[in-house]
Amino acid sequence: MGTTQLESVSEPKYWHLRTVLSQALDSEFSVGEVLPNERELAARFGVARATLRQALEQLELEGRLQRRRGVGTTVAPPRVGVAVETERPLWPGAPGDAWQPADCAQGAAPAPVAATLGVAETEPVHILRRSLTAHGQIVAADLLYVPAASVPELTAIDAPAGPARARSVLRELQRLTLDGQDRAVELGTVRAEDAKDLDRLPGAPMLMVTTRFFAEGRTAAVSVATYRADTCRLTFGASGDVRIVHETERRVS
Amino acid sequence: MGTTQLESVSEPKYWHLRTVLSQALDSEFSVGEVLPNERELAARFGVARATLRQALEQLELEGRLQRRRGVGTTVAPPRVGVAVETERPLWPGAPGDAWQPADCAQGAAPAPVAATLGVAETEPVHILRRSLTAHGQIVAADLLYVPAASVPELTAIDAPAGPARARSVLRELQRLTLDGQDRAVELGTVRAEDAKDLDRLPGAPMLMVTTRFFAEGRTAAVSVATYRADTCRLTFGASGDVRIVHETERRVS
DNA sequence: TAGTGGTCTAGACCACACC
DNA sequence: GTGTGGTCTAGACCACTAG
Repeated sequence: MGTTQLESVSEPKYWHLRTVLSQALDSEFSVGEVLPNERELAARFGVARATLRQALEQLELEGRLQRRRGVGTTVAPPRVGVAVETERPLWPGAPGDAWQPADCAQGAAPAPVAATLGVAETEPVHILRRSLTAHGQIVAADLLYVPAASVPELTAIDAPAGPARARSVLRELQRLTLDGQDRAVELGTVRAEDAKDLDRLPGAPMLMVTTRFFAEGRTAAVSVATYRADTCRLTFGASGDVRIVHETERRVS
Repeated sequence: MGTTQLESVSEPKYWHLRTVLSQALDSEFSVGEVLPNERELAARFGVARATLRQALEQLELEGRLQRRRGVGTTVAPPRVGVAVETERPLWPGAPGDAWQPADCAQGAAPAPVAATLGVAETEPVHILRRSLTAHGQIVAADLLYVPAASVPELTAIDAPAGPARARSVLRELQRLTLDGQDRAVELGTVRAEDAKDLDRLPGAPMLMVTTRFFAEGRTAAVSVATYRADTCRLTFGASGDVRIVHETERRVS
């Protein structure tokens, strides 16, 4: 990575800088390598630190860089492919499900979830927290909302609130016949309570996956999962090893 | 929206500001309404403009706001649900496909795409550009890579490069039996050439969907589609009207 | 304690939309 | 032109990690 000065062009400096850095990453750095610190990089390119940071933010958004306060900026490994949907619909907690149940409490679901479930906004539902780990890092957090009607044989006595209850709820869910499911994926930001677990700062971009599970002619459960957008690639279907296309593709004759 | 001063708390100012603004949007603004300009808002909350902008950026990322240079900041409508996957796999261009072919040229595919297609990096493939419109706005752009082997009956004479060729390639594709497909979704940024069409600035966040189409025992085509992350919610399966959960969910007893 | 990235400020000027 | 959001600067201080 040279001591290149930026020539003046019509595109924003931070964008040009992003391109230059991106190419440097391709050709001169390997995964895990640490970059010079921000003050030094800014000086090298002759821009203000804020401008340099804008370029780094871009590259982080694209999953090319990883920055940690107090540590430094490193070249990120390729994104992890996370199987969100396999061929057949499955209940959460079915055999082979990699999500780890953390705990379970009862409470009111957020309005949109309550509406989907067809329960009153005030009616308590089971709220199950789970997390997904890949390569020793938590990469996703999930809230699973299950109305009492979906697990009729579960009584409060069965298990105290906490991990044990979580497992009971999941076990009871398997007794229902899953008629189908659908999903929606959108961009979101990390929930304040998850920021710590996911090792992210407030506002970090997340891929939010909302899944509805259908049984007995109604929506039997709703899951809202948030995946670290910087490190995850969500896969749907047979796949697993789709290669990513994250550079700007060259144009064509 | 009051003239509230921010009290000092341990969370970053911009984050607290985001929360305050978010609540104001819920209670005091309706879709399409324009907010006071940034300089005024900053003054009102007693912060620097840059700090206010950080909060607005968050809300834009969450799809709550829409900002346009020279115009102002408005309250965004709920995200548009875009069906990415229906029940059965379909070729691009199949009846009912809402994508508009724009043109088609021949060129080399980016390395990862070439690898997936099983062609040499230098071997030209058909590269088809398409766009997707919703509510009069282009919300997604797509590049479809089709190796010559997948459309053997298409000759250069059939159609000149351009929209006509695009339609020919799609027509030829339908002749193959589609054995299956898989997808990957990840966060990306807008390609420089698409920025204009999509009415976005460089670096705007996009949901990138890579689809592989399988036929005759190999990967017969690869599509790389980028959807505006601010305005789109991607749906998979039966759905269509899943309600979004974009506020920070309240925690539970 | 030293060094990193994260937050914040108070300015300036630019690009663009609309009148 | 006027007003908007977008870019950029040159500083300061804070929060965190690691030696």
